Amino acid sequence: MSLQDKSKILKTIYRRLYQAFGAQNWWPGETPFEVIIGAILTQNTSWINVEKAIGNLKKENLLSPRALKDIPLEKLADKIRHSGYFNQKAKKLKAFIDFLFSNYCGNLEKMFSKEMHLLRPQLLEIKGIGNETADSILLYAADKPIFVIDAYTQRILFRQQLISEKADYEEIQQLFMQNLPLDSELFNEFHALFVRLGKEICKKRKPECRRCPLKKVTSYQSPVNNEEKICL
DNA sequence: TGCCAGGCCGGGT
DNA sequence: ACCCGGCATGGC
Repeated sequence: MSLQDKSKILKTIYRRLYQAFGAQNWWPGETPFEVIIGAILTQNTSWINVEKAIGNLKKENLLSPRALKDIPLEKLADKIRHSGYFNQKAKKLKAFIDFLFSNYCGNLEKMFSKEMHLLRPQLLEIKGIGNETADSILLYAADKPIFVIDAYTQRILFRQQLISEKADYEEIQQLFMQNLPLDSELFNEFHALFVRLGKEICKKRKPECRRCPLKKVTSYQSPVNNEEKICL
């Protein structure tokens, strides 16, 4: 499959998803700081639970770098109980806050002014921040043009036979970033649409769905065999 | 009831 | 370089 083909397929997928679901208006958070907190709290956790945890923090005016720096770990863990893994996540939030203060004086704007390819490895050094969380922060909080890969995206691409089952994060990310314009608005919407599709119908145990908007992505030949693309 | 959710880490091969 | 258990709440 040529580069041209990949680019075309990705754009077709995007168009189909957008036509099916429309703009998703991500990230569901009011401020960049809230986006970052949400990105950490939503790790392997449904968003509805994260909303409750963030609601707690907001209610007690804890949604600021300063406030999270000052609150004791145990108290913080209790506030975010609803998001699951609360002991771990409290440590993760603290780790990020410590990083923010020791490197950027607790100032998000200062952190965001750092070039994407330099900031990313810094974020990855923080215990509790991996590829997806780092990229979510870069894209949805800092508005940098980087593509976020999550379990839904991987599952959908695999079922479309665009990647192998064990393609790693970097490889999947490159598929998007080498075949699409580096546009943060496009990446923002695209990833949100993958999540939307995943939530709607791409359940692990229901690969046979019949109303998937990607069902018609058949305008190319599979690199593996000549079968037409299957739905999810 | 069991399985899943917008992962990540650390220890074991 | 992989592979796996642990982390924890809430919804279907």
